[in-house]
Formats: sequence, C-alpha cells, structure tokens
Amino acid sequence: MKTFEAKRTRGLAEALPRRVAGDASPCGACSIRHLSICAALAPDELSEMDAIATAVDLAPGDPLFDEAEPAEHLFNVTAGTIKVYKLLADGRRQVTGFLSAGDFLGLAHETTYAYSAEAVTPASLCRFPRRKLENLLQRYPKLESRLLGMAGHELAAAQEQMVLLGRKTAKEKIGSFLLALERQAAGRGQPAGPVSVPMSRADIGDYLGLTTETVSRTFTQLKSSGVIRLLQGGRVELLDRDALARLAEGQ
Amino acid sequence: MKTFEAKRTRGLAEALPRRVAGDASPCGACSIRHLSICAALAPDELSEMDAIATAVDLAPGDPLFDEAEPAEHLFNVTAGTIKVYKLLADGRRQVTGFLSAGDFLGLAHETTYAYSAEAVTPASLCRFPRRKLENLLQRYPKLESRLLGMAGHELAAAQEQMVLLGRKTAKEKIGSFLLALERQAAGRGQPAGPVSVPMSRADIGDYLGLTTETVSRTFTQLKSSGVIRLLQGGRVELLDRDALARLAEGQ
DNA sequence: CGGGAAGTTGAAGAGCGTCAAAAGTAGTGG
DNA sequence: CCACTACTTTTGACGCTCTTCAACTTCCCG
Repeated sequence: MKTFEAKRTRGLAEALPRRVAGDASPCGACSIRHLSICAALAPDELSEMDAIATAVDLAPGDPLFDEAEPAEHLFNVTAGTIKVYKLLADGRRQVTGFLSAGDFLGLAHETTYAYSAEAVTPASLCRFPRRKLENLLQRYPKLESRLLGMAGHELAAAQEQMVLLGRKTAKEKIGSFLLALERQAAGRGQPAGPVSVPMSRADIGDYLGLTTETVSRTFTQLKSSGVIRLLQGGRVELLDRDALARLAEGQ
Repeated sequence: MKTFEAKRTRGLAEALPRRVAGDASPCGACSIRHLSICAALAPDELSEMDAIATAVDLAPGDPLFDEAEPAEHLFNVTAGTIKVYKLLADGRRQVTGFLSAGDFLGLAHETTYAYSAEAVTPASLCRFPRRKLENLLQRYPKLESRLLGMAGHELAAAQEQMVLLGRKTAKEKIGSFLLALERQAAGRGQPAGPVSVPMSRADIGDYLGLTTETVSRTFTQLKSSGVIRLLQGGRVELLDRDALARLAEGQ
C-alpha cells in the first residue's frame, strides 16, 4: 500500500497574508467576483466583505490548513488550484477535490477542519474569520442563500465522484476527469484549447482512487488510441471528445 | 460487469399521499422534528410547514423519484430507510446514500433530480412543493441556515465516503459501514444493541463499490474471526468494536 | 409446502496494485 | 552553459484482491 508523507517547504505562518483592504476597493475590483460567494452582494455591500477579508498567497506545495486543526477561517479561492484531501492512519490519501477561482473552502459543521488543503499551483485566496463571516451571513440572508446554492452544487459533484470511485474503470475515470477539467475551465470563461492539468500523477491517482502508475499507463493508452495528445507543461489536448464522453458514461 | 434492472411493483402515483394537514397538528406532534429541518422553526411557525406539506408512504421497493425527472418536490424522511442512487448507461449502479428519519432529500440546483430515490423499508416522508418551500426559505432565513448546516453535514459525509470508495479494502469498507450504521442509529436515539441492516447485500455492494458476492464473503470473514455476529432479521451484533474501528481507520 | 428471490460458497480470471528500474524534467551551483 | 542531483513520469514483470460465472442453500411469503 502506498503511503503519503507530508513534506512542507513552508508553513501557514509564512503564507504572506496581506490585508485586502489595503488596496483601494479590492472586492469591487475582484475579477472573479461573479464566480464566488460575493456575487450575492450588491456593490455597496461589498465593503462589508472587504472589512473582514485578508488576502493569502501560496506557493505550490504550501499547506493552507490541516485536518483536525481548529477551523478559524473560511476561504475563497481567487486564483490557482488548491487540492483538498483526507488521510487514513497508515498514510493512504484521498483527494476529495481540486478547487479553483470562485470555490469556497472550509464549510465545516464542526469546530475543526474535516480535511487538509494545500496549494497545487501558485494560488491566492481571500481569508475570512469564521465568526465574522457567520455574523455577515446572519445579516445578509442572500449570502447564506448563495452559499446554500454552492453547497448544492458541491453535493451533486460529490455524488458524481462517488459513481466514479465506486463503479468506473481506470480508463473511464481518466476520461471523466479530463472532460470535467475541460468543463470547469469553460465554466470559468477560459478560452477553449488544450486542458491544463497542473496536478501531479500522484495527485490525480489519489483523486481517482488509482495509483500513480495506473494513471500514467492509462494516459499512455488513451494517447496510443488517439483519443488525447499529451503536450508539454501539463497540458492535454482532447482529440476525440465523443470517445471520452462514451467512456465517462460507461458505454 | 453487473447490471441493474429496475423492477417496480408500483409507481409514484400510487404512493398514498395524504395531507399532513388532515391531522390535528401534525408537525407539532412530529416525533422526529428535532432531527429535521423543521427544528429551525418556533412552534407557532410550524403551521406554515403544515400548510405546504403532504405525507407520503412507501412500501419497500417503491420509487420516490427518478434521476432526470423534473424536481418538483423536496422531501423530509420521517420513518424508514430510503436509498439514493445513480446509474451508469450500462446499468452499473452507485448508491450514494441511505437516508432515514430527519434526512432531507431533493436539494437540487438544477430543475431535475440528480439521482433516483427508492424505499428500502416501509417508509414515510413529508413532501414539499419546491416553489412553496423556496418561498418559505426566503421568509425564514433560519430555515435556510438550518438547511445549510445539514448540507455541511452531508458534504462531510460525502467526503468520508470518497475515502472509503477510493482507498479502503473490502474488509475496511464493511467495517466502516457497520460502525457508521451504529453511529447513525445512536444519533437518532435508538437503543444500543444489534445494528439493524435493512438493505440487501446488493444495495450494500452498490453503496461500498463492491459486488454482492464480495459483501457476503466479507461478512462471513468478519463472522469467522469473531468480530461480528449475524443475527436473523438482518441484524448484526458488533462483538469487537475496537477491531472494526482499527479496520475503518486503516491500521 | 412450494416456488422465487436473496444469500452463500467455490473456482477461475482480470484489472489494478506492488515492486523495481529506466527515462525524462527541473532546479542548483560552479 | 553545463554538470549534478533530486524528483516525477514512464515502462516492465509479477502478484493479489476483487470480480465474474456458476451452483447450491437459505429464507420468505403466498
């Protein structure tokens, strides 16, 4: 069984927090606001968010928080990719999601985080003290409503992922994964073209319930059969979307 | 690959709806209110729920709704067990959850259901027209807040299930499953003692990402090693909780 | 009681994991 | 600019867990 060892180059404390409020009208100028929880607020209400937000920047591999740590902050991804994962006692790892611009992190019903979060690429986030954000949620029901909507989306995605983990073959898993990455990129308004796959084979494996080796072999297979093309810089071109879609749906 | 064929004894139309409001003060008398979304409302506000709720009773095997059907209703389980599942094109099935008293069903962000739901045991639910409940949510933010809390719980459970599906062995899966069933029963205030396992081996397999045969074999193994005892009526006695806990955590 | 579904058990096989090594890639410093 | 190192990815050989296919047993419910 494969095990996972954390190797941290630098801790949360060094994560370069800077007040969002330091800028002129940071939330007002936020280019991904329409994707995030903040879309629920009117422009003149955004100052309330400004007032409690702190910007955080992470380098690849930087931890954001660890499972079982007191959940004192909630986060909003503004740039880059964050991976979220849980560990078993012996080190086996399950990545439960890759988050990017607009995604919300830290919705914990407990007082501690239910999972660990770590940067995959250089990433930026808005950090909110839990208590202050909860206060804001009470005063602006439409914020809470927006959050409920996002939670619904996440739940649907989680169920889709359960189908993948429980019932799909390696080939089907990789196919679904690539299509999902492309869909997400499109949803964030990124131009069509090769899909950016910034995470390592190990991360992909831990997300899909496979080993690094199987992920690699499956990519090679899909490449050999002309369904995808592997470009450099972790980019993948989807040559035969129909074949991938058939794989993803189990036909 | 195993396939799944729906065999329906009776459809939704025959599902015996009766107005909750037919009773004197149905919601006020609801014995599982503290578990459900309704716990968010004060006693005098409950009549608002009464006004839009319809009771539904299902026999084992009865469908509640199907994936891709228009999501016109939301539900609250009041008794029995409901299974929720998704199908792949070729019939492979993933059960994403077993729901019981207090659980909420139908939180869809789309206009269609994202999964199918079907009774495992005789079951009762409260049915709410989607639009009317959404109206209520707007007027009572604390209802929405409660729903957000429940969604948070569900998300945490979904992530736990991803760890199980992606990274646990058959033995670990069954161990985790039995402990989770016991924990849920305790959380609903049911007396300690043998765990009730009302679902079939096939349902358990589709929930844990295993085949019927593997589920059966694993139960037999755990029985032989003295960790559990199989009683009649689908009840299981947990003889060695420590061993099960060690299995569940991957040690 | 009898018939059908659900559950159990057995034997054989496949898909993916494990272990190992080679090839590719990136970062570092002389 | 290139060598040196360390890590990631790929490829290969082999083994094991779980699936598949099949037969048998048990449990219900009419």
